[in-house]
Amino acid sequence: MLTAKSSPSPVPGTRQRIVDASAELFGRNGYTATGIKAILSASDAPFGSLYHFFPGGKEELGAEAIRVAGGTYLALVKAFFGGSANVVDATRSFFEGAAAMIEATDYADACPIATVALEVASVSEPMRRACAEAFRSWLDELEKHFREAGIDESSSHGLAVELFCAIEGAFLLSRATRDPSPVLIAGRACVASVEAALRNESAR
Amino acid sequence: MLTAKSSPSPVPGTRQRIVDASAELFGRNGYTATGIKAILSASDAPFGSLYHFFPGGKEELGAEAIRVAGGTYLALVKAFFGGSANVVDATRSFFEGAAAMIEATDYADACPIATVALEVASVSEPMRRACAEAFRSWLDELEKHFREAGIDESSSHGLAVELFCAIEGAFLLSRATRDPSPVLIAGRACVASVEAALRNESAR
DNA sequence: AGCCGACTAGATAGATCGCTCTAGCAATAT
DNA sequence: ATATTGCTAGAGCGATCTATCTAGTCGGCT
Repeated sequence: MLTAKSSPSPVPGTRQRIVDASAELFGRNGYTATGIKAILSASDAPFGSLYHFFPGGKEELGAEAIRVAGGTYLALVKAFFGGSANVVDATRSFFEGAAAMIEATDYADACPIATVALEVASVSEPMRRACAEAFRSWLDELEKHFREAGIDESSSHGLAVELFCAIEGAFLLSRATRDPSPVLIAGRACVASVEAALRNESAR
Repeated sequence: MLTAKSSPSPVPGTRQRIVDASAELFGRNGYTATGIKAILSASDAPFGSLYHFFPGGKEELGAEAIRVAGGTYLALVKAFFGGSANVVDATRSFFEGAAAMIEATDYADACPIATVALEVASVSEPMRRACAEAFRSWLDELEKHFREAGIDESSSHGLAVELFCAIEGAFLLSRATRDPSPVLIAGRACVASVEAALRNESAR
């Protein structure tokens, strides 16, 4: 079941190329709007390979793409919140980085999962679960860092959810208005919430 | 160009039936996943009528559906924030109502525009603009009520954006996880922010 | 009555959709 | 050497997509 490592190929291997292209296209254009053929031509793979690796077809591929994209974003969260010892600074730079990125990609790449998540929420149970699992992994990571900063468990969970909602909503608003400022405004609100939670803790 | 009022028909008129069905289906299943035929059969209208009223085809219909859905939600915001004299209570009951609704519709109907907005943001400029305009109308309405509560303009704008992001992000998370609690958590955070803004104002 | 614009009605075109199918290649196992 | 396995390769199927087209109905106006 391991990915073929028999030949140390410079190309990432067909299966991974397919998944990577899927994650990118699904994230940018949505699940329904992205056709199988577009994925195959983007990943330079033949039809047969797709259904060899993903007998479940587009839906199975979609679920896997969500898992990969979720892992990529989780690594991003870890990089921001694990690198900085200060959760307030981490929160601030996370939102500022997000604002810079969404502007740099011309409002195309924000959350790689959000569009798909909304599309499939009431339609595909396996894909919905994959989205829920990805979101949960982000929330767990955030919550962990808040707890490590001395914030109690309940508040840490609330902060993680609040931060998630703020950035996802801000991505939506920014993409629709082609304006990065919602991300910055949401970021400032989150920074204030994190600071307030830390104050509550130390004043205890 | 007026909508035909010549006959006081009990049925809402073909054009409106098409738009209403579109708004509902687009909101629930997304833009790409909703076919023209599904809209026509849901609104009990023939092919010809659609292209008579919307020569621009699906895209023009989509933009109109966004406008209608945007207006419906604007009325909802007005009902909550105009009815209550207290912005804190309004904020709280708004989120609680949202949580109850998303659960009651089995996580199918949350924001009627969000899915479409993400789908078309980088694809259809007229639809993107319609989404931006709808969002802006909600934000303006929220901001107005915060200003009327005595909060300064800059903070009112920030609060409106914060509230928007919180509920949109919470809708996304709730639909993906099939759990209403994110909406409630986000609501509590917003209530706290509104209270803090009011305190700042009175302490000035 | 006769006309005309608004609207209904649906067959059909042409493209694209996800997917299946058979055939063949390359490397390993026997 | 031969069989087996893992993967490549793409033609093509039936279904479905959006949109166009022609024809016909209906109500109000002159």
